[in-house]
Parts: sequence; structure tokens; C-alpha cells
Amino acid sequence: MTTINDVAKLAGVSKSTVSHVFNNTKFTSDEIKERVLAAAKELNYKSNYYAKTLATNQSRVIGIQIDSPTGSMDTFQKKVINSILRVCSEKGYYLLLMPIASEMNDYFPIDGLILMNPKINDTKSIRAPHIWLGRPSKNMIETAYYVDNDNRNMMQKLTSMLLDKVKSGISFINTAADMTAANDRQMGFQAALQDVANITVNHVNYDRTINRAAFAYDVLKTQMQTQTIDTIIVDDDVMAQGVYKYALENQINIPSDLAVIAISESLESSEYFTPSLSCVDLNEATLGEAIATNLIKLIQDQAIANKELITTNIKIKDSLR
Amino acid sequence: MTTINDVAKLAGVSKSTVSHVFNNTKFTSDEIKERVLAAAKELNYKSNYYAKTLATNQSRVIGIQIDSPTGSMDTFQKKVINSILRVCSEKGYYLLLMPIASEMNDYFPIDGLILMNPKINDTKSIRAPHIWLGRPSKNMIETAYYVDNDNRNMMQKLTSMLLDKVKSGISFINTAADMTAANDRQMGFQAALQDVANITVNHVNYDRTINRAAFAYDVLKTQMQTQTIDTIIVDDDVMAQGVYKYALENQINIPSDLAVIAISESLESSEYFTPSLSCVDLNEATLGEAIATNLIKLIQDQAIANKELITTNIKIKDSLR
DNA sequence: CTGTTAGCGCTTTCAG
DNA sequence: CTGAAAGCGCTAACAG
Repeated sequence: MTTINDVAKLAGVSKSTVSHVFNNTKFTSDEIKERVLAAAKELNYKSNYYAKTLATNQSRVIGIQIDSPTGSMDTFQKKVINSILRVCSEKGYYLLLMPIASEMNDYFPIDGLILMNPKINDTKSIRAPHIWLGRPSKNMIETAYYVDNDNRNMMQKLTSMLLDKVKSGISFINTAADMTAANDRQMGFQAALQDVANITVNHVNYDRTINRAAFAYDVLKTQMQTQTIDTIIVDDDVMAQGVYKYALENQINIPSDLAVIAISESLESSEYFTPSLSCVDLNEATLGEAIATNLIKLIQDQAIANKELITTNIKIKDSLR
Repeated sequence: MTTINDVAKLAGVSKSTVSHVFNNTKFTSDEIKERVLAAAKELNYKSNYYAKTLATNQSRVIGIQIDSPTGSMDTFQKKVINSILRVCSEKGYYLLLMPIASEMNDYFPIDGLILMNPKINDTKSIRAPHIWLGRPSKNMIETAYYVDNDNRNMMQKLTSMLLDKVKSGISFINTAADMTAANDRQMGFQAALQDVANITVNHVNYDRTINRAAFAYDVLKTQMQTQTIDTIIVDDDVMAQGVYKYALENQINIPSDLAVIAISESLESSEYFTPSLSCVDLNEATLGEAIATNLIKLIQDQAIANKELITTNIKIKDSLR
């Protein structure tokens, strides 16, 4: 392994000069600079990452906590991570995957941390600069930085839009109740339903005991036994598959008998549902970009806003009337 | 930050003793051990990861190259990575995401590297111990370690099984032609078709110009214009969605008019296709486990087999006759 | 069985 | 503008 000393020797300068040339940390004559660079190239010198980190106390590593019920990442996270990875790579940061609840995490001194999918009761204290994807729990929202979708607004807008066409009943199958996003969306849903009468309203949270499609299928079936529902909002397109299946089996026409919209599109194939599935574009790529950009600013002591809200857009397809 | 010196001082021993206690690298009396541990606890001492790495030249970091057309991970990779992450975490290794073609990769000295989705022409030389997910290209297969599905066998078995019921024609929409997996599967497909006459046979590779569902839809449509196909194998369930859409639009009954099977299940919802979609379980979790376990053995200089083949299982559902 | 000490490769004052 | 030297925190011979 070639070290900074080898380069210094070959270039006929001291190692501190080599260091300065590489880090642009002091003015150096062009001639010396060239000699150093030439020597480095000849020896194929790469600075030792760990030595550098030890000396500077800066790792340029960003950790990302994969926090999901299964401990593994889901499609939404996957999309966001892809975008984060791109930004990190562009800005010279490494991305380290950290399964939650591994005490190994304490040993790896990261420069910053990304936390995903905050729960209602989250209350952790973290040393490194960090940022949440999603609204953190009330306990920590004062001080925390986060990037989130405008869930409450989106849901209110979406519900209002649908209400125009609701004759009998509307149903909302929300994400799991312990997610802050579930809370925000429920608020928006209810806000839109204020002062609305003469239709039945259902709200239920996903309970994680079974597959999402199966859950939606079962919920819809149960609800249909006692009431008439002509509009359903589900958390994602996997749930929508359960709804479509139920509809097909029971000669319920989508959208004339039942309008369907999914909030998040994890399958990336809403176009290929029959009829094509309406959904809300959560702009995962933009979320990821904002998260990474903001965290890096934070690490570099630049000011950032406490929260940044990424807008969504409703994509109307054939599953809505 | 509390260092090894602080602990040594408080425990009244030398720092090397502290180091030995922590690393179990020399026998230490119980009494001393306790004193050291107590002191460490009191000071909330955590060894400095970078200093340790610099001294030992072992980072315990495993890199994983996300190599896909988009530079980002797909669902298959996501599943495998989840499993890798679990194993790494259990064995005390960190997982670093490395977008391919980032020259940053050269600077981070990893202990080992995982390479995904080998291409036909791959020919890279890598310093660190490394292992491929999927068969590497012929150029490097002599020396490379890899874990793969038994693609050729699986495909031959699958095709033979289907052939019993094929009356008119069979079509196979394979993955992109530059993947070694595409090659292996094509071989299996053709092997099964040896000595078979009187039916038309189609093989086409995904070309990445459009969405997979749209691709399958278009291919099927084109083929159906000039011939009759009653059995189709597609690379994944997203493609299957295109097939289902085409079938629905053209009053083609699945499975009686057209039997459908998908190789990989990225949507995790084959059950909720109507009719339920048959597919091949690639055992992504097992793949990930094998990859991680083997790479860690390699890093630790334990012998491993050059290749390990993970079997698949065909899941027959209603989309097959 | 424990302590001393010389590195690991790089950064960063501080003199020159 | 350049170089000498003192760390960063830890490990691992080597003496004792």
C-alpha cells in the first residue's frame, strides 16, 4: 500500500505538503503541486480513508435506519433510498444501512443519520445530526428536522374531491395506526367530512396481521355486508388489488359501482390494473432528494428549515368516475 | 469523548490491558477484567471505530454494489438486500451501499464486496474478497465465487411441465439479454424444447425501452397477430400484468385460452391477480443469506464452495391449467 | 499476567 | 510558501 510518505519522497517534499496539495488547505506553488500530483499518479496513491477519518473526525458516512415492522425495507423506502443514494454519491457521502435496534450502530461514528417512518410514540435521543422522513412524534417535533408529504392537506383535498360523487358510503383503509402519517391522513379525511351527512363513513387502520391485499379484501367484504360503499380509498395499490379481486368476484363494477383510489403506488403498475388504478404520487424521489440535501447541509452547519413538505399529486385514472 | 486512556486511568491499569480485556486477546485476571469493565461502563466508553480500524486494517464493512440499469435497486435486489442486512447485522458487519461507477468506491476500504446482477461482458478486477449474486460472465467464472439460482434447470423443468398442455404455441419473455441469467434461462428453455414439433415457439428478451408491463403487452399483441399462443412464460409479475390486461381486453380466458406463469414475483401479490398468478419462487431470502454467509467466511479465510445454487420452487396457481 | 512502546496513515499547528 | 513534529485512539509485539 502506498502512503503519503511514499508520495512525499518521490516528489521530494514533506508529507504535510502532499496533504495540503490534496486537500487544498494551503497555498502551494504550481510547480510543487504538479510534482506531487505526478508522483501520486505514478504510485497510484489513494489516501487511507480510515487514517484520514481518525485525524479529521469526519467520516462522510450517513447512516440510514431501516425501521419497518419486518425490520426490512419496503417499496416506498426503497424508492426514497434510491434517491438518497444518488444525492449522497454526488455530494461525496457514503450511505450505511443500519437495521434498527442493532447495538452495532453505536460503534460506527456516522456524520449524520436518516430516520424513516416515525411512530407515534417515538422518543429517542440521537447524537449525530439527523433528519426524519415523515413527521416525528409530538414528543420530539419541537427540535427535530424532517421532510414529509403534506399528508393532512392531501387527504383533505382528495376526500373532498371524491365526495362530490359519493352517493351511499365512503371507506378509507388507512396505514397502520402507530404511524404518524396515519394520524395526519385521518385528520385530513375527517376534516373533509365535516358537515357531510347522509352517507356512511368508514375508517380503519391496517393491522399488520395479514397481507395488505388480503386485509383490504376482508375489510371491504365485511363492510359491504352491512352497508353500501361506492367509494374507497386504500393506503396502497397492493390493498387495491384486494379491492379489485373482491369487486370482480362480486360483479361490482369499478368505477361505476365502486370508485377506487390508492394513496401510494408500490407496484409501479397502476396503469396495468383493469381498469387503470388512480393513485396519489408521493414523489418519493423528491422526498429522498430533500432528505439527503438537507441532512448534508445540517452536517455542514448550514441552516435549513425545520420541516419541508413535499407536495403530492393525485393521478386520476379509470378507477374513478 | 472518552478514550481507552481514560478507562485505563480509572481502572488503574495500562491501556493495553484495557484493549486486551475488550478484545479477549490475552488472558486477564477476573479481578482486572471486572475493574476495567466497570470503569468503561462508568465512563460510557465506546471504542473509537476509526482508530481501531486504522490499527487493525479491518473495517468490518461490506460493500454492496447496486448495479442496475437505473443505478437504483429493484424489488428483487431489495429482497436480497434485506436478507443480507440481517445476516451482516448478526455477524457484526456493516453494509455500505455503493452505487456502481462512483469513484468514491475506491476510497472506502471495505473488507468485502457483494456484486449483483452480473452482465454477460463483465470483466472487472476487484481487490477485496467478493462474491457475485448470479453467475458471473464466462470471463471471470474460473476464479469467482458466486451464489445463484439454478436457472437453467429451473427453466427446463418449468418448460417441460408446461409443454404437456401446449396445443398451439408457447412464448417466453425473458429478462434483458445482457444478463447472464437470461442466457441460462434461455438454455433451459431450449433444452426442454428439443425434439418438440408442431407448436410455435417464441423467445424474446426484454429491451428496457419501456415499462415491463407495457413490453409484455406489446409483445403478446404482436405475436398474437400472426400466430396462436396458448402458454406464456414471463420474467416477472409486472410483465404478467401486461399479459392479463391484453387477455381481458381481447376476451382471452386465463388459463383456458392462455396459461400464464411469471418467473419472479416482485409485487408480492400473485395471490391477488385474477385468476391468481402462478410464479416461481426465487427464494431471495435464501440467496441473500447464502451470499452474506459465504462472503463473511471468505473474509475470515474460511473455505467456501466456488458456487452455490439455490433451488427455486414453482408455485402453481389458477393461471395454469 | 501486565505494562511500555512503537506504530497504523493522515492532519495540523508552529517554526523557519 | 514549506517542513518538522505532535497528535488522532487503538493494537500488538516485546519486556518484565
